[in-house]
Amino acid sequence: MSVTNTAVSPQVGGPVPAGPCGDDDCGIRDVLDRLGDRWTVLVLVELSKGTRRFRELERAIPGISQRMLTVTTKRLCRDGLVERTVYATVPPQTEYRLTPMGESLAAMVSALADWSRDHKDAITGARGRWDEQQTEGMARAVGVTTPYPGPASAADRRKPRQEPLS
Amino acid sequence: MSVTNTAVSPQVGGPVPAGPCGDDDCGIRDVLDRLGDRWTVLVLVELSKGTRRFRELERAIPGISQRMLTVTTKRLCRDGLVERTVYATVPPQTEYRLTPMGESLAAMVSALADWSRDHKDAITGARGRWDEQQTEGMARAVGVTTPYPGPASAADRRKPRQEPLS
DNA sequence: CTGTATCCCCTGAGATACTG
DNA sequence: CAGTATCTCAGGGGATACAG
Repeated sequence: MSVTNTAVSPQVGGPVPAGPCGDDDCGIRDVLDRLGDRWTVLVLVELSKGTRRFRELERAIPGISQRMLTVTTKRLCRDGLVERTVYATVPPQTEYRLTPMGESLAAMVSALADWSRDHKDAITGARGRWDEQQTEGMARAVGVTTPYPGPASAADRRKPRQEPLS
Repeated sequence: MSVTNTAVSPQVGGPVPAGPCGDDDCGIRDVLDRLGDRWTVLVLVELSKGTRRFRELERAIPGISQRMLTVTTKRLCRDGLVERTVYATVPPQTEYRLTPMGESLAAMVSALADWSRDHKDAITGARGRWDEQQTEGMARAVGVTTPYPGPASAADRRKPRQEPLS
């Protein structure tokens, strides 16, 4: 997300001028910043099924890389959402599992998942219609009170470009 | 959040082998990708209070830039979560408001907001303890590396730059 | 097995200037 | 007022090689 705080270096417990939103933000960001990345949710979901070892998680979450799995689990641990237990066995073994707090978050995520499923089609449809309109607009060179100019780059950026670049 | 589909599973055998999680992902990502950025949630929340015009939103959401407000609202419109109405009045006027679907999402977000507030302290505490342990470890094992989600950037990033750039 | 360190590209997003 | 276009920079995250 960036937030560009390049030259900040504040004292952690610093001010942080209240929340931009008097009563609606207040921490949502903290949660979303965590859920926002590509893997956290998946790890959370996997762990909600039970304790897992490093490799198990890796296998359960296809596209993830070792690095990202490490980073992700570490963040989760730091926030007290996941607990890590290391066994000094010959082949090292580590177990990850949700803390009670982690479980409650996982529950919230499930709610979102349900919502997603329920509205997936609606969203896809909406996107289709929107993109269509944009395309039209461009083709017709903006006739009347066209609500929108050309999506020169606006629409462009939205193109899911999934091309297997090779 | 990026999701960089570029390298996700391009040259891999299949076209993103179905959902990584047989039944837990399936669209959550679509939602999270939207909620993940810095402004979407705030816009959603503001609109959940009622219809708003461009400037109103801008003022209601402190740090946001025109560009980001435009980008964010446009995304929401595309996904059918927000509806845009343009009035061809002398000083142009545009109104944004949640669609029914948008409202239901806003509700989910509220749930997350509540969760956040309820666990904010717990998370902060957990981080504190975790960071403490890390520091200890470093002190005892010289040059261990200073690697991770240390507050260096993770906690740091929370600084919302509210500077009233005059 | 469980991580860690390095290189590197891509995307998000702020600043700024311009248009209708 | 309501946007759009462009430049730029920092961070996320993938790939890969190395380590305990």
